[in-house]
Amino acid sequence: MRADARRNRERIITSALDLFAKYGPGVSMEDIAQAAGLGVGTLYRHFPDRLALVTDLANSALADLRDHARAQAAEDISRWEVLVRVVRHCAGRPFALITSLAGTPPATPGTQELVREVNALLAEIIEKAQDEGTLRRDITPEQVVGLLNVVVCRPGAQPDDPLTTVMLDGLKPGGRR
Amino acid sequence: MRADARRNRERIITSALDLFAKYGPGVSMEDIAQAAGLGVGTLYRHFPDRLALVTDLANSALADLRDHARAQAAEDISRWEVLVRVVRHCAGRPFALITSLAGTPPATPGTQELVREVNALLAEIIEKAQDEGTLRRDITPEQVVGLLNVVVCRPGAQPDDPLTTVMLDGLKPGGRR
Amino acid sequence: MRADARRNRERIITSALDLFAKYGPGVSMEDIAQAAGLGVGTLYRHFPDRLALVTDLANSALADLRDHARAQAAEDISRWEVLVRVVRHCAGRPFALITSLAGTPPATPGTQELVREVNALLAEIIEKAQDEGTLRRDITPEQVVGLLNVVVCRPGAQPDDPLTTVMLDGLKPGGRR
Amino acid sequence: MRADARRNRERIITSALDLFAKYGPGVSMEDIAQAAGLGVGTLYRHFPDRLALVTDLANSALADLRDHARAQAAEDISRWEVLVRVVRHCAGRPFALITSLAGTPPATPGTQELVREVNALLAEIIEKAQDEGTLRRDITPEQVVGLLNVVVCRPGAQPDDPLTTVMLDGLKPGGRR
DNA sequence: TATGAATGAGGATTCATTCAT
DNA sequence: AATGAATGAATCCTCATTCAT
Repeated sequence: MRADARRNRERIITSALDLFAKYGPGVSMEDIAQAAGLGVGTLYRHFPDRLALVTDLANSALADLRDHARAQAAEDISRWEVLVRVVRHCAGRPFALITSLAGTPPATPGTQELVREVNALLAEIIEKAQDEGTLRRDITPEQVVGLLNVVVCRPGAQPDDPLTTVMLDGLKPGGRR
Repeated sequence: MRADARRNRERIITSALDLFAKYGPGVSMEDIAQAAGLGVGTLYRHFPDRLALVTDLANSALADLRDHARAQAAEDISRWEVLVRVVRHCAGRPFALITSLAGTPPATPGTQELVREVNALLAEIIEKAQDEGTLRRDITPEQVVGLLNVVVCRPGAQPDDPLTTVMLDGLKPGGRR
Repeated sequence: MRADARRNRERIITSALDLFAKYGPGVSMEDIAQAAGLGVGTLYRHFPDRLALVTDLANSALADLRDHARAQAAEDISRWEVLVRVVRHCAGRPFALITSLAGTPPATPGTQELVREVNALLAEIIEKAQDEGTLRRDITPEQVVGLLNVVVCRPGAQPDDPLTTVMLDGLKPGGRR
Repeated sequence: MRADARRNRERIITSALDLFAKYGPGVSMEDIAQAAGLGVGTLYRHFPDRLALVTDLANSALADLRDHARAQAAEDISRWEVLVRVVRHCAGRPFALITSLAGTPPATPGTQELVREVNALLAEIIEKAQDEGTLRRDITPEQVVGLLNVVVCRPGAQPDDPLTTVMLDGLKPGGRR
């Protein structure tokens, strides 16, 4: 029974990501349930309300990002390379839709904590990259984080996007002529 | 009463831009009317339905962009400079919300035509900038347009944003390491 | 000015009859005004509200019917002939739509009085026709009036309709075998 | 809950027939739901929109008429008697309101097909009645159908109405003076 | 006085959420 | 525990009516 429950939960999450990606934030709970091959009632057994579902999607993605960033940061490579890897990793994830959903809902404490963790991790990587001279110094780490955010959270973002590439190039020192 | 009507129309547009920017595309017609200090009926007298309002906002912004781009293109300056001016102009305009709105509604022929015009103008400027050697050649004009789109149409975009600056720097020749 | 006013009033009545006939009872006041070449305000100057307009249409038709019935009753012809003439007269008038409109609104005293007058006139004619032996005796005058009502007030009623003819034939004595 | 749902569906249909009969086609969905002791949402679960409800009412009545007409036509009785039975059957059914509703909505293909079937059945019965000499020959089957339509679909029609009787008498041969 | 802009109550419809089975 | 029917608040839109010009 536990196995069934876990399987159902996974199906819901997968369907939700899929539908949000395809049809935007307006997708109904009924549609998500149906796409998962379940009744609405079952969906609500797993997620008490719509916000809980959206929050869960966001938290998963954020946790994944945090873990990936930590893993890369532990590697013995330049901080610039760490940053590039993290950015390219994110660009392949469903951040876009999470952001599009995230507009409305007041983030839960759990999400806020995750955001804080991720931001701190990134800021540290960025600062060290500036120290090692591989990242331009005329913008603050917070600004860089905000910038990456936009690039990574746009719909259709891909690891080798022109925008990803151009933006990374623009972040190298010696820009702004 | 002609004067009043025009004033009301302006108020509606202003309120709509404001609310869409603040609360996203889900804002209700009732709220827009109220923010304009009017009844819903008045809103509907000026715009037959929600799509008409959104379309009007989009068309205004697009027409403004087209006119500005044309004006700059007529100047005797480098194409790169033209591009920078256009980008900086857009970054101060309400494109963000228009894009966020544009997701849903099937664009009208008028809007599609405007989009086509703007894209053609930009593509031409970009191509010439590549010819004059001020813009990197390893991405196509269409890709550059798409990229500018993201940068300019993000919420809170400003003419002197770090992202705007970084992106422009990244577009200069000699990027990609 | 008085001439203008009367002309406007006529135009409104004509347009209203026309539109109601064409599009049914759902026609809007705005549309009626426009069809009359006037603003809504002017329409409302002539008829304080929708009910007043509809009532006026009904009253005109009823008064016309009453006058016609009286005129025919004064002729030196059989009562059956009188009845036939009245029925054929009505079948060419806009009773259908008036009835379709009259469904809802609580008739005004004026209308009720007209209805009473018309019914009394008809009942008298019918009774006398029964006395002279030209109209079957197995249904009451009131029933005959109700019956004529349906026949005359159906959409598209014409003086020489099959239904009008069949029904008149059925009213002759010796029916019901 | 299947049983409950069916019961609710029935209640909706009953209430709708009742209210349409009493107050005409303008009755609101909210009122219908309330009369059925349900929320609007439930009404909409059973009938996706107003047209679907009206269509369903119309189709039921038409199908019932078709089946009854077929059954009578299979009997070994005069075609005149068949016609009389069909007419008397209809006069007790909720055709009135269906007609009053049928004005507005563009009939669905299903409804059109039913109408065609019913008309064909009736036309055949009428033609044969004319052949057997029990129904006057000076009006076409289509005209007779139209005429029956009016008589049967008027509000308050009853199997033994004066109008029904008079009309049937008028249809016998030897009418028209 | 004629006009048409403004108003807002009312009706159709959707969808997050609850609850009986 | 799963289901999907029921609920009703919220949203879009219409139109009778009022009122400023």
